[in-house]
Amino acid sequence: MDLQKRSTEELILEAAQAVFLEKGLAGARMQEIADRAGINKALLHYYFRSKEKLSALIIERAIGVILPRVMAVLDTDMELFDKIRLVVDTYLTFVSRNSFLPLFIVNEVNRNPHFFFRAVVEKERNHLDKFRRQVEEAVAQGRIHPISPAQLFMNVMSLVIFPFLGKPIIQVGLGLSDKDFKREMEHRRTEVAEFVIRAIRA
Amino acid sequence: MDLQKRSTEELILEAAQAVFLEKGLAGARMQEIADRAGINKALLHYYFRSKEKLSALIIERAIGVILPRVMAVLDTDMELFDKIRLVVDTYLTFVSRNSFLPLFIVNEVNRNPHFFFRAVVEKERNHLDKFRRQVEEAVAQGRIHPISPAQLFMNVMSLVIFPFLGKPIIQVGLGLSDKDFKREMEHRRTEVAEFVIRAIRA
DNA sequence: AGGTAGTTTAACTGCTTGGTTAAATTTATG
DNA sequence: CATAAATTTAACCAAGCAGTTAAACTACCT
Repeated sequence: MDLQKRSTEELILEAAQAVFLEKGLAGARMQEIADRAGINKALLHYYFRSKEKLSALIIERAIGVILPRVMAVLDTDMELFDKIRLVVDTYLTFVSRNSFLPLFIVNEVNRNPHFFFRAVVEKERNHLDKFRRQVEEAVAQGRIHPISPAQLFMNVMSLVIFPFLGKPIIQVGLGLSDKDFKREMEHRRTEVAEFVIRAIRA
Repeated sequence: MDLQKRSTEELILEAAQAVFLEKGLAGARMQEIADRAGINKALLHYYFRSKEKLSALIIERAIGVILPRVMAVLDTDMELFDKIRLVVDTYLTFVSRNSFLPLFIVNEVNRNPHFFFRAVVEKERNHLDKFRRQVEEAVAQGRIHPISPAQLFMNVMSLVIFPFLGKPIIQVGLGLSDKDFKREMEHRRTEVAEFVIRAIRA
């Protein structure tokens, strides 16, 4: 079947993802997706009936790949500081290889929170509970500075994801070449976690 | 002239901004802009020839409002920690009142870095030099943990801006109502700066 | 060899959208 | 009041786009 070479279906999905990420949902063209997949528009519609259905698939796929990764780490029994180190590293590695994904997700989630709501509420609920309790406990024991789990969660997410969203702003603002930027991102893999830990350690 | 009520031109610009922020450049419709401005399409084109010219204006306006604010603060002679407190507070206040702006800017800057490049390079260059030297000096004197100005700048930007971009993600992930979210953002106004300061203070 | 799924070609429909136009109408302004 | 500017109306054009269709071709399967 499709053991040897990537199936047409996969080719289309890859092409669709690429185009959607680059141009956004509204900006993407079915013709371009077909072209990039090396097929024609008729076949594209033969596989995925409409643009809407195709885009829904891509969105689900995108969220479904990135979300469980973080949640899985946050849900372990690992010690808090190590958990922070691991989640930063995991996330940063993944996003480095899919640098357009955050912008796409953030966009579509803002445009239509419904998708995301379903995706999370129905599956990934209370995967944060362990993390939440862990933080509250550490605060109560005086091991870390008082901070709400929500704020800490936001801070970690922010430090990891934003630089990819704001890449052009940061590059222009700081005068970094592509190589420079990549190097700074490499630094971040270790520095962000230590930054956070220094900020909360009592 | 246009002293009493807002001129038609302003009405259009406001409507255009609203629609562009909501739908994105590609998703925005000239008809909708006209409707929201309370005029008709003909008049819309009578004032601003094309969608492209109109959107260029909106982008420039958006960037031009938010960028100088941060730069002005970073360029003062203020002591480093106070500067961090001020820039966080200034930015957070502004963005709270224009919560769709960051998403729009981040989008368009990624889609077309050229705009932003011109806007910054031609005006706001080396407004970061003072901040840069300041950080390097503080590191050299051992007053703060070793950190590059670039990383520190990214961290502050991230912590301030990201929560607005990821609002739906955070809300769903943490199960926050709109009121909850707003309250958390209120906390951030003071907490983010202290978080950063604790992270770098030697 | 014949059938079936996958694929191409090429033309076409119907709708949306940006943009235009010309004439009519209203509003300000001197 | 008269003139010019602002605004509406309504129709229109051309281009782009999602989606359809039918016929032909290809490759593989049994």
